[in-house]
Amino acid sequence: MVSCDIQEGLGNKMGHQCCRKQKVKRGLWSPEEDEKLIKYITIHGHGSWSSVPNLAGLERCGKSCRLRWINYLRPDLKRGSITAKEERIIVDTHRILGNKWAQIAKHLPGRTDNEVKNFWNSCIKKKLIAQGLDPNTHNLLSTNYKHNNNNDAWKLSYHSHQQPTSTFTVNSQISDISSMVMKAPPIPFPMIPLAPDTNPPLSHEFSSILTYEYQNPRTQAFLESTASQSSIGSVPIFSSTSHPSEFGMLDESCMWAGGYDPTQSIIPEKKQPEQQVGIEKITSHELTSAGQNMDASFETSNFDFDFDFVESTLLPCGMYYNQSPIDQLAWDSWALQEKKNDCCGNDTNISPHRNKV
DNA sequence: AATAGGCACAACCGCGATAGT
DNA sequence: CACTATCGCGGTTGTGCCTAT
Repeated sequence: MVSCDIQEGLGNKMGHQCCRKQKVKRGLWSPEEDEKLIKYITIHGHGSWSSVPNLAGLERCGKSCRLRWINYLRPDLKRGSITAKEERIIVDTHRILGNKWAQIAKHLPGRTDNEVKNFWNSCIKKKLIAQGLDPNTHNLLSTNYKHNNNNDAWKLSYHSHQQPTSTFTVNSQISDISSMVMKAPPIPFPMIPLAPDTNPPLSHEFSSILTYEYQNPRTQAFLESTASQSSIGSVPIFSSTSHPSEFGMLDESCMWAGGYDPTQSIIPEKKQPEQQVGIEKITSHELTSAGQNMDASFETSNFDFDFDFVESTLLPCGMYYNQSPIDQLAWDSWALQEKKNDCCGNDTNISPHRNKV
């Protein structure tokens, strides 16, 4: 093991700039070194990391000290295995953020980006692949009907590059999503703006979303703070309670799409879908048929949901992706509600409506 | 018991961003 | 404005442990 040897030549050749000026030790840290670093930083703080090694009496470069402190010695680090809940958060946030490990780690108090990254590469990645999901896109990998031996169910799947899975997850653990930027849908869809005067009535689900939206003071504050900004491309979400619809900022286009007039505070009365003009009724059966790959975890948890909604010919892409991926959020939320109703045996007459393309 | 392979995790490297001069 | 130092992040590598053969 070379780790405890002083790597003079290596340090000069490959080390960081700060390391070139001095002899540096590389490799694993000894308990003595840890103790020196802890003692120094506890008393003095790190200040400039480049000066820490000298002041702390370590033959390390500042960068190495910084990493050791951040990833291992910091007192607020949580040790031990990643919990199932944390794993869930990692998957959820990764789906939205991609390999932004530092940002993902911010949602896991006491965990470092390195830890999250390692866990992803060693564990979650394999799990997703085993489930037939592309760990990069979270989309399905294969093109064929694929038999799932575990639950004896057939799944309809697509190449991830052929069809986007409209996937979004809201996790109640995530309390600071306002900084998240949702990946744009991989395939551009036609924009079908709805004129306000021809809007369909708002469905119960949409009214639910919006009601919760405005009941949430933090979201309201966020709305106000971003009122002048375009929300396209960014997905500010809020989710602090277990209610599935208590999330999301629906931008104006989405509100119009949902039949809600954002300029009015009144939520329109719901109507039967059949009464609506130009709106395609989609029953829960059709939806279920279309979304064969609904994540099983949904059924085992209450609202910490993960709803993979597969686009298919039954659900042609229309305003779903209209203008903003945020629309997708609303639809996923609706689907969740629908699924929940199905699970609970609730009989609801409310169906979502979608513009035909 | 020896060895190879897999795995988890710590540590390193390179690069871009930012701050200071 | 240009240059340099430093920081922070993501990708990659290396090490040691565990397990199967």
